[in-house]
Amino acid sequence: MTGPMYRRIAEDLRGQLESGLILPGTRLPTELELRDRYGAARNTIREAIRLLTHQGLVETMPGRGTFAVQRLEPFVTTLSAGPLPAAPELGLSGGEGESAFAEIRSRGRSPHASAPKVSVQLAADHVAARLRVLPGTQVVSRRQERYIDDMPWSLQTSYYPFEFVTMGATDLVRAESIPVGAASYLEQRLGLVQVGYRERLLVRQPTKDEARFFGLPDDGRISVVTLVRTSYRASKAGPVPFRVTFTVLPADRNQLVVDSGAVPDELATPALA
Amino acid sequence: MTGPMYRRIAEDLRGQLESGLILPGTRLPTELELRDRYGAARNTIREAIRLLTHQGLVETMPGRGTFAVQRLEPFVTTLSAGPLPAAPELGLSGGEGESAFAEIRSRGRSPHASAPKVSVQLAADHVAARLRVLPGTQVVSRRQERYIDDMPWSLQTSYYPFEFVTMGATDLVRAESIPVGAASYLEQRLGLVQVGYRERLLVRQPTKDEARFFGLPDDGRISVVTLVRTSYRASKAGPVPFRVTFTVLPADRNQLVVDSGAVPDELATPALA
DNA sequence: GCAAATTTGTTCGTATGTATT
DNA sequence: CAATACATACGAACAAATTTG
Repeated sequence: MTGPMYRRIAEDLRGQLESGLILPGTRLPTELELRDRYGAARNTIREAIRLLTHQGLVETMPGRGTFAVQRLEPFVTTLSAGPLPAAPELGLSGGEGESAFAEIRSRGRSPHASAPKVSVQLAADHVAARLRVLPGTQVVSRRQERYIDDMPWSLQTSYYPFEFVTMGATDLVRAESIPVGAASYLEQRLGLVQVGYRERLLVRQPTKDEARFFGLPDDGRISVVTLVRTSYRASKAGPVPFRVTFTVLPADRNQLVVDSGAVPDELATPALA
Repeated sequence: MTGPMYRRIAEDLRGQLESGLILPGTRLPTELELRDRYGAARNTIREAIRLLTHQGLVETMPGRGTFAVQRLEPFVTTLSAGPLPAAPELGLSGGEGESAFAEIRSRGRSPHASAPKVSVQLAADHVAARLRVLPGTQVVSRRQERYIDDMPWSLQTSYYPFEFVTMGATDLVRAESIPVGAASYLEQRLGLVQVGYRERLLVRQPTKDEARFFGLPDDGRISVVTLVRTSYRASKAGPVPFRVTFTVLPADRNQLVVDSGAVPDELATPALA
């Protein structure tokens, strides 16, 4: 009973949404109907709906109406599954060839990816810093769009020193997937052995491009998780980075899992709360 | 030049914010000044500011004004640092006693935590499922508020089967920190050995309580990362969960790192982009 | 394919309330 | 207490997107 009217209206509607009185995917009453029902101005109704929108409970479509959101079934990605040689990277976070796709299919979901968009660029600062090269150095960029059950799932861009191409790893600049995975390919061609990687996670607002690709609202209501994976090879002076991969995942349809030591190998099921 | 006026105004202001023309922490012109400057209605100015607010670029305070947000220095937490015995949990994500705090101090930041709030509860569904007990079973809950440089940093709640107390681990229900860490304590008292853990990350809107504690807006603009850590002990039938910990971290001041294999042990520095 | 009806989006103007200085 | 600044609320008009006839 306390607080501004638009909040009380939002609370009332939220109750109807959470109690199942308004089912996911169905349309809410129109703004004019709600205005009459609550005896408020249309603008006040719009404030209430805006609040629910920013809380991710409803979404509005011009000319159509306001709809209760469908809960997406989150997809679970495993980040590290113990020591390196024992377990290949799962779930595509590392994107190592076809094995990752097989993992996803085994969970009854169907993945596919666009052909990589390959380009040679001058390294931006955040790429150069991670590859430990000077900004402006030539790097190969490989970008892929990934889908699960035809739903946009992740955007992934990897960067390699262009040097690798001149040394003989010419498939890096071909616009098609490397079936064995890029890490294995580099090992075969250049004898370059991956000894570890570091993954950094940050949460931020989507860019305009990302919002368009994932079908997210362009006002930053839904965050994306950025996974920065730096892969290292051995050298006399210690581990040296040879690749950096940026994976962008929308937070409304993804969960991440990190295992350490002995854990049950049950199928990863999404967690609430 | 395209689109609604409030978006063009927001774009213009955003440019001034990003170019440094308006410095972080300083006040923007008042709504009435902006109304005159852009020749728009005050409501239109408010729409523009609302957009920037939801993008996390500015924040408004009644009676004071609208301010460019201070970029928080993100704190980096390491989730898993290789095999279990080799590296203790860092950065408090596991919250194992004083060693975690020492790690933070070594990075030149000063951590502290509230005394744990201990209570005995009936296990909610999401707790019961992870501990593999029946919903409604008695569990011990230990809740702590954690700060870095006096800034609210994380909320952490751990659940243990109440059985552990009757078996002799009575310190679990004392409202003070367990200096050696709860895992070591349970090993000393009950001979219970942790063999692994699984961490699940999800991103969601903060609850009202979380928003108040972290000083976040209550309309869900800034997400929180929930870290669900299930700790396992050995048994003849395989790993069995003995503790579940929920850690809530606001996404605007935290980054997470996962290492695997050999990586440089440089100090964790925040990453942009 | 077009026109009308429906529904949300944008913009204006105005008045009053609440928090801070 | 007064002035300032943002918050809430009302009413109105037209625009843009979509569906329907």
